[in-house]
Amino acid sequence: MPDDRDPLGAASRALADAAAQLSRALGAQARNAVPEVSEAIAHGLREAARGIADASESLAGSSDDTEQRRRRKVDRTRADLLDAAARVFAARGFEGASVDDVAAEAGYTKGAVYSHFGSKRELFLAVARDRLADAQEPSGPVLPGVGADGVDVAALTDALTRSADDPRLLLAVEFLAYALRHPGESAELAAVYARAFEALVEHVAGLRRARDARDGRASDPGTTQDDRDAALGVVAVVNFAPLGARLLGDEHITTASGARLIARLLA
Amino acid sequence: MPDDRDPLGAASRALADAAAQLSRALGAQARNAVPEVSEAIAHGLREAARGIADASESLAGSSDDTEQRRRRKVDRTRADLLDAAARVFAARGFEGASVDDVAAEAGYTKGAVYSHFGSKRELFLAVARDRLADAQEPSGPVLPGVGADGVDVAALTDALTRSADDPRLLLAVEFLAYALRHPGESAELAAVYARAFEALVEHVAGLRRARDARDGRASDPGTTQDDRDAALGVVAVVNFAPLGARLLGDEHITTASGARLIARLLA
DNA sequence: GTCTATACCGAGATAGAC
DNA sequence: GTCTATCTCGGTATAGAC
Repeated sequence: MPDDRDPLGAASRALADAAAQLSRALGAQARNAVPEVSEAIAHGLREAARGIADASESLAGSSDDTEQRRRRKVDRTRADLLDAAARVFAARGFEGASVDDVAAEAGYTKGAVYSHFGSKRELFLAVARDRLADAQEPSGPVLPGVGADGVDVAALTDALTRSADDPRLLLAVEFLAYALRHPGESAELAAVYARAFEALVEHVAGLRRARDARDGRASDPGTTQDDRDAALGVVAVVNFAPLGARLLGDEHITTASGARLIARLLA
Repeated sequence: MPDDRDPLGAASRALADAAAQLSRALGAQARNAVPEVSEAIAHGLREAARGIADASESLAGSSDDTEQRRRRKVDRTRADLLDAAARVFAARGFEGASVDDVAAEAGYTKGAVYSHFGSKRELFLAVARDRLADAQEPSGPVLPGVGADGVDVAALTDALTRSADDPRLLLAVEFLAYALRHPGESAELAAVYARAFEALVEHVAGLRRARDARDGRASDPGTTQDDRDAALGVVAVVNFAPLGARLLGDEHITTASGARLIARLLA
């Protein structure tokens, strides 16, 4: 998600991170010695981060009128909060994370969060919608390294490894747990998951048909039971392999193993 | 876990459950009207449950001396608490569950919990150890329906369906999340998981060798990369299929699909 | 060992200044 | 829109009676 072609944005994010870390450190050792000083520094860092970020924005689109600029800034704050929330919820879980944590991680305070989201629950659901929408973009491939001409195990391994290293690894787990624990409240989330799964089934069926056509075999034009089974295997492995690799270490479970397995399921 | 040959024990458990439910209902509507009355009823129910349970115990082994009886009772309280904790942690998550919730579910109060476990964290880890030890018993089969002569898809479907219907479904998810979020603190848990996984790898390798021998094929006597890949697939599906079935419903994901998939991975 | 009562703290959420 | 200050409640954990 970091944009390499936006050095100013990156710098501002780095500064905001530093400020957030300082904030957290402050909170940790409570009101010890000379707190006002460090607090002032943290505040200064946040200010600097905003300044750079704003500069970066005006460079990006200097012909915006003020109204658009304002909207942009609102959107950016919102986006910052969502991004921070994704990391914090992943690291601590929904119940384990506090609104303060999220605000500090984003370089704001609680008040800012509550002026954008009505409650912690709404914030969490907004994060879920945000990320599930991302994962569902029709433009991108359903799975990296999986094309009509077979599975690129190396590319897929890479994607799984990136997932294992992503600080947001546990977000999906948290969504799942939340959806199962609050069925009514998050029926919408379940529906999104269902749609994503059906898309995967279609994709798997398409791959099978392509294979059959290539080999000159007769082929079921719809989706078969085997297709659904394979799709289940794929989602299970895609979600589980990075978790297993991170928990047990490469001596036991590797992302490469997961990638090979997916290739096997789709062959 | 309920013992059909212990009707008194079952009755006492039913009573304890009723008391727990009443307790929770009381807690829900706070101190509304005539709370002492319902509280007294709940207390009476708990007492009755204990009485029956004790009677059941003395019938089971009437030659015990008092010391053994005392130890038994302690063990039973501890077991009750662990059992209740398993359900509550599954339903609400580690952070979402309160010690009060656990105590009420077991038909006790907070004090009882703290006299058996030093903290909520210790209680949680005790539950984890307990259940992981259960799942690891060398006597039982690694997976229901999976034997040397192939996979019994019906039996495996049944086991997965039972898992999906188990109120403790989310426990495994909670363990995983906890272990990943507190690596140092729960290295022991990770080690147990690792051992269980290696046992599964061995089992999968054994099945393959049996298959090869039956077909008169040459066979790698150790464990191969394919074995490890298959084992990863099996754990992923065993854990994911019940969750998926429960979240998305049988129109999208079924436990039968998971069972077929496992059979395919082991063939 | 289990209960009641309570200390203590941190959480979610709101009010009002800027 | 964001910050500071504050309210309120529920949580973990402890003390002491029984």
